[in-house]
Amino acid sequence: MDRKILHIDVNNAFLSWTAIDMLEKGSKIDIRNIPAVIGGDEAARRGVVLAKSNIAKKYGIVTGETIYKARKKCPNLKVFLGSHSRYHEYSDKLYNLLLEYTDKIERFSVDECFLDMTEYLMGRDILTIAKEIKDRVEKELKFTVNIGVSENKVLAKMASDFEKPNKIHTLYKNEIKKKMWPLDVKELFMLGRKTVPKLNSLGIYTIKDIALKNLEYMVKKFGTHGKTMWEYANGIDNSEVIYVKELPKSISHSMTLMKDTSNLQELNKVLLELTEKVAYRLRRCNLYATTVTIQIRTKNFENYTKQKKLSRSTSVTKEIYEEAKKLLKEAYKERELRLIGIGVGNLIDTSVNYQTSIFDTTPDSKIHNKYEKIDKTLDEIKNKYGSSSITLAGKM
DNA sequence: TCTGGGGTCCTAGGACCC
DNA sequence: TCTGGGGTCCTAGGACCC
Repeated sequence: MDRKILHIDVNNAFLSWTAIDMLEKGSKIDIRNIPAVIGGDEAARRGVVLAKSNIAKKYGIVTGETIYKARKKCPNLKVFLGSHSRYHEYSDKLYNLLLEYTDKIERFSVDECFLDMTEYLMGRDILTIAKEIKDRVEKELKFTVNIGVSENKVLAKMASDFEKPNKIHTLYKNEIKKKMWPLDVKELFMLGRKTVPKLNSLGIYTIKDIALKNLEYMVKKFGTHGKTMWEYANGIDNSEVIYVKELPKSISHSMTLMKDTSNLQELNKVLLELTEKVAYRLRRCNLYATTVTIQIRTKNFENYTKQKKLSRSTSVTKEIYEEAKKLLKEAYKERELRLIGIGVGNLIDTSVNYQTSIFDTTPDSKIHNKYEKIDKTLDEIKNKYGSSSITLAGKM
């Protein structure tokens, strides 16, 4: 039986949410109606465009480019800083509204959801429901969404990307040839800037060109990615809407430094701050990490990662930090660094399948238990007074 | 390039084991 | 061993998404 899938996509999410936040605080202007972007902090060397108004878009400004470049395209561009905590609040408002229609919602990102409406139509037409959702979001939440309607996720997602803003589009299987095949290959989900030139060099320019190649050819040229793009181009996607919250598979934090530095002490201090955040989140999820990865970016924009499997999984800040510190020392080679980051992976759910033996009294485990207690105390303070209230930074 | 930050998944080579 | 091949683990890097 065919499924009924909706893809909801907030139009210019960061910019729209900043706009209504400003209006609520008494701003006279709606930044959706002027050439404006949400950008990172240029003074902190994070000056890229994160979202743009439709007017800014008309100047040719694209997400991800530098604000410097964007200003050249549009000299009277207004740039605003965003607030990620506010974005999550608006995201939650949308999610709660959508929950009135189905329990089967996958939060694909902060501003995108998939809804499986198959068993929730109650005799109503899917387009009627989509229209009601679209209008209610606009009226009650003051921002707009695009909604894609189809029988699977990839087609619903492609559909929501058609004409914007505040629009509903269907892309049923019998509409693929007319609505999707004429599009440039770069429009296909999962086709990025590296693959497009390769396709072009093979004489493949439109989604139709991909769809009409034979599958074996695509697999031979692009491996599993070739299979995926061939299936997507033909509208094939049997993946489910994942509505049960899954535990993260990795947790990471990274930071562009205020200025490039090769001072290991300074780098370690930042590394500890980042590690504290990572480990805190690990413990909040009841997870233990098995691998630690550090990331560095040199002043010349060369990126490296270095990782190590731990001899024993842990969520103890100190233990993760000690490993990260070693990796950083090995990796940086006295170069001036622009960015450092730390991540943990191969996470183990301690609430399900992990038991710390009470008979484990090796010297190692005594120290481990001591640090575990320290973390627990600090976490309680963070939970009570906020995560920036207390930090180990500089004390290790 | 005056070039963010947080994720997922895949590939490939070398080590190691049978 | 101057030998073959397959499987798994570890590590590094890359593509893609928002």
